[in-house]
Amino acid sequence: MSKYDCLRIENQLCFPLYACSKAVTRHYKSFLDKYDLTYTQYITMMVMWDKKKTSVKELGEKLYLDSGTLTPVINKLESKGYIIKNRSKDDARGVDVELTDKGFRLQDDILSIPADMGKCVNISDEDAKQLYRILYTILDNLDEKE
Amino acid sequence: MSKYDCLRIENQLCFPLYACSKAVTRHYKSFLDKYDLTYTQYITMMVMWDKKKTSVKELGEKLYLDSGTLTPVINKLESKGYIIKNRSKDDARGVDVELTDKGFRLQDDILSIPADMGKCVNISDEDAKQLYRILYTILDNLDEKE
DNA sequence: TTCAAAAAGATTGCGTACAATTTAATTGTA
DNA sequence: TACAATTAAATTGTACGCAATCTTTTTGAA
Repeated sequence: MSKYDCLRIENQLCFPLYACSKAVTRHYKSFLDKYDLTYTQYITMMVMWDKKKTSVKELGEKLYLDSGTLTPVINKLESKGYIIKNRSKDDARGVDVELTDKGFRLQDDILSIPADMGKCVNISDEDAKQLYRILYTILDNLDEKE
Repeated sequence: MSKYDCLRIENQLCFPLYACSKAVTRHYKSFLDKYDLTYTQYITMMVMWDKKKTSVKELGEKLYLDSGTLTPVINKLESKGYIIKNRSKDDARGVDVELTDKGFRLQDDILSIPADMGKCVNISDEDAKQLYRILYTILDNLDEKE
């Protein structure tokens, strides 16, 4: 029992959060590699599948990513033919991003990945629900301090 | 209700995990900046404060990081005078890493950070306990598949 | 004993993250 | 209407994360 106990790694909540997030992302890689997708590209496509057409700004808000990260990801996805970028007609500062047919069809290839990952993570439905709730609580709490 | 619902970002557990981990790390930055420490350097120091003397290998196991990530982090911490690297006497393949007096004293400067972060994260003790348990469950489940 | 296999770190290369800066376009206000 | 302030992306620079490869050393079996 020491005044330094609060600095022990096993007494941190941040560390398992950080380590677990990396472990999950790394595991996704094993599923995504054969489609030549990175995790960041994958979650970007998730928003595209939902919105069909959106903007870099909105992608950033949904994914909590800034243009410094998103610009190269979007360029990569465009070069693969999954999306198309265009300067916005309404506001020439903005950039529209639109899902292509090829991008739409990618969903069918990838459909089983969430369930496959679920089997690896292997926690109870109740734990999954709690985890989901607590994570979004923390995200909200940290966000409102900006 | 579509067969593609499983690919919606709000139905993922991985996404809030990823976003929350980044938000926490980003928030740490605001506390760590004035000590010129990155988050990765900070958790590396946590292991050093605990072990006093260890190896690159053990640091990697505790932190779930490989030498590709650790080598530059350790070199940076050595250049700041917090630790010292030395080829191991027992096994010349390995490298010993040792805490310096300056490294030890760093703890006192930083002692309040975990509590300060706790206030920002702001979840109940019960949620914190559950979160800790679930995260380590997932880490264990993913690890045993390697 | 010898030599192939394994192990520990370092290096290289790619893809994020993110702060800070820059560029171009739009808004709000005097 | 001017023009300062704001906004959206892109660019730049630093630091991870991690796979793949390389070097050096050790281990283990024939």
